[in-house]
Amino acid sequence: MLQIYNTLTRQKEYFRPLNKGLVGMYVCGPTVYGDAHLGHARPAITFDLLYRYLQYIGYKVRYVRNITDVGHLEHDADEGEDKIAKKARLEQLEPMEVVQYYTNRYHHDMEQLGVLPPSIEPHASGHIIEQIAFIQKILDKGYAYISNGSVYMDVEKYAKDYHYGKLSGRNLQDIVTETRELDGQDEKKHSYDFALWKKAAPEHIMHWPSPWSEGFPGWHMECSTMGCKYLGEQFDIHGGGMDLMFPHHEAEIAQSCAALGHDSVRYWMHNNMITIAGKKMGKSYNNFITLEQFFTGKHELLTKPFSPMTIRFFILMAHYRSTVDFSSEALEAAEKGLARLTEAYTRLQKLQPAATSTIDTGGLKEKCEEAMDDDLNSPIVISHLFDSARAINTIYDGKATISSADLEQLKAVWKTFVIDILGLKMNNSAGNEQHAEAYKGAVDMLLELRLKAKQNKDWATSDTIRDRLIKLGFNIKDMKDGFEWSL
RNA sequence: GGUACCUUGCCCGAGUGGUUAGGGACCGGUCUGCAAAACCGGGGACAGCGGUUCGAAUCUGCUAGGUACCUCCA
Repeated sequence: MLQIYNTLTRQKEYFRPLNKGLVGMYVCGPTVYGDAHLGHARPAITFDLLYRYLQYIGYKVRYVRNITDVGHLEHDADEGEDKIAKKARLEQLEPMEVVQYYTNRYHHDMEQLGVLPPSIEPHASGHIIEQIAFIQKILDKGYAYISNGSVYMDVEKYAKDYHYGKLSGRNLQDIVTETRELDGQDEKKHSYDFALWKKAAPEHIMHWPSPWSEGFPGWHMECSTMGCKYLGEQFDIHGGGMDLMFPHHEAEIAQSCAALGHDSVRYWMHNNMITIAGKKMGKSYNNFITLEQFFTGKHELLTKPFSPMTIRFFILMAHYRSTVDFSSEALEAAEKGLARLTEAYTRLQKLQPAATSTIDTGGLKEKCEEAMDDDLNSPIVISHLFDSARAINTIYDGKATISSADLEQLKAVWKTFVIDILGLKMNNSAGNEQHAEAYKGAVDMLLELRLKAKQNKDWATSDTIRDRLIKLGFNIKDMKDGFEWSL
């Protein structure tokens, strides 16, 4: 039975959905004002893994992942200005044009990484009306106040009736003494009050009418609102990066409790950060490498391009709650490991069944399920697959045999865990099938010619064929009585 | 300063109080006209110092080092 680590209780808990057979899951998506970097791949892949596994164990899942395209304030020279508006002015584009541009690029990157699209991908900008209604609810309950056209959460009042800080483990008094001076501080009763609605400055491009002012929603509002709209007042799982725990998710909890009178989320899940030289990879440190840079290899820290599947495998090789340190060396190791797995998968398809099995290939499914049930322990799943790969190779080498029943079972388990759950694509020969067949036949023919040359001890011809193919990027393997090749 | 977390072999990276994680690199072997690749096998570890325990990498205390959040962040 699936156990997941709930940040709220700081321990692993058995997962029991609110509604039998159904799971509602919300994950914080990207803010679309720049290209996605490696850090963005982590939650996408982590919760993609969860999404896939939940479906595997029989749940119907509604997976909501938002697009943030309004509201985030910047805290530099242009205080109070919407990030997207700022970028838009810089590039002389419509704000929605920027949003569309980066959303498209995000989608493309995610598809490359084998991340399945969520069931619903709502935009914050498309839910202004709902957000206004949600704010009004909080006002009606008395947990918010209006100040100079903006609406703020009355955290002190809220904290009297509810537990503010239960997710991040903070208490109000700590927050009082530590919160820095921010824009609009004078409008707020307390420094720790956060904006639910912000009045737009005159030069602000993205703004909407509301009962309080022409402005935009506070940056925690969209998740409370859209989660509630699409998953209900209460739902099962809310995920996101650890860096969102405070204040973002804490504020979300407060907003939802204030408006609804009860918690919305039952299991909070947080993936850890990707680090680079031990430091978090993030926008603010300006130490990030975009996914496109990985795919093309165009970055000074990269020794070569890395395929999307290598990136995915690299992330899955570590547990989602651990930090994972990026380096070109670690990525190369992941690449080779993935190649080994891919090779074993290909060989598995070619194995010939025998009358009996002389090697134990059973139990793989149970072991992999056990690892996944233990808070999505993908590294353990992978280690089991490597063990299985060794058995496959032994059979392939003719040093063991496998029965037809065992073989069918092994094939099924590999397909399920490698392709369906880990989401690794094993065939790198994309494109139309006819094309691939013809191409494959041509290379086979060349290597058959080489084999003949070898048999005639015509080394010059055989080496010429091999060397030229290698130069074109092929790997040629001489086998006992034949050959294998890959690109 | 407050809060939380981390420290595993050459590198990456799992881990339940007692039994092999796994991958990469390296070394040895198989194969081979040569080569490459592939495959098989192998060694090595738990930051330091105490404590609990029959037994601790795993629990506990201290020390050292590091990270994250407290401000936009995946």
